[in-house]
Amino acid sequence: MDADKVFKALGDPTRRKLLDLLCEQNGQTLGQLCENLEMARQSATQHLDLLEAANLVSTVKRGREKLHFINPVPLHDIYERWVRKFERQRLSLLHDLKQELEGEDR
Amino acid sequence: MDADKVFKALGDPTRRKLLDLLCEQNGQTLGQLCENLEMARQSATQHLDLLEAANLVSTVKRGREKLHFINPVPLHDIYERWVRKFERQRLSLLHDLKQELEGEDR
DNA sequence: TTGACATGCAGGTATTTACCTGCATATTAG
DNA sequence: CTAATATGCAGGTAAATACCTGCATGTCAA
Repeated sequence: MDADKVFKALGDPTRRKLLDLLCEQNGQTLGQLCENLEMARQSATQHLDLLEAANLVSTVKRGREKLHFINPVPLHDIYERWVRKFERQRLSLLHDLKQELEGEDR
Repeated sequence: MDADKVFKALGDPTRRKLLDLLCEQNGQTLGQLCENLEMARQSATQHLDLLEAANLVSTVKRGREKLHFINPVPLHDIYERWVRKFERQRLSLLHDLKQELEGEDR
């Protein structure tokens, strides 16, 4: 998993919208997805290319159409590496800050 | 929670390293954090400002020092909004793609 | 008080990014 | 075959980003 590609892919509202659109209906064509975006088709293609590079979307060609499918695996990897780690220490991390704000003896 | 700020903050290796450094030892000063980065202090400050804007890091001034603390809450919010949603549909999403790859009747 | 130390602030630049337009290619329908 | 349709490819531009240098400010210790 390339965390950099995944986070950068997710760091754009258009690409997050594309994921939401695919979540509503998986396997949509480029044309279908474009109907819901207010930009040129070519721009949407570039966004989808980034999502595909991050392995968040997989595509299949069917004739002259290109179908897009969500791949949830990278999101799960992000969870394992970047959420659970901090989640586990959540209480103690907040505790550190609270102590500092209260100005404990030092 | 501002998903855009959080994902953009996470979309840079230096900032993810900063989070890891703070996870190892919470409450570090700017100077301490800089010792582990190969860039000018001013550049590190800019990265920390973005982490703070995304609410991933909180700071407290102590004399002439500035202490940095991780805030795990935005990461948890990301999980709720962007991981669990797709996780729930994980199996069915992969099913869709498998069907397409196998070229079921259509 | 004064010098050392920790950080803040103000620009400047090279790279990346998010758009666009214009044209090419490939597939299907009639 | 031919026209319509779906997508691919090749640039071009304005804005955002990630660095930097230089200097200012604030705090502590001797």
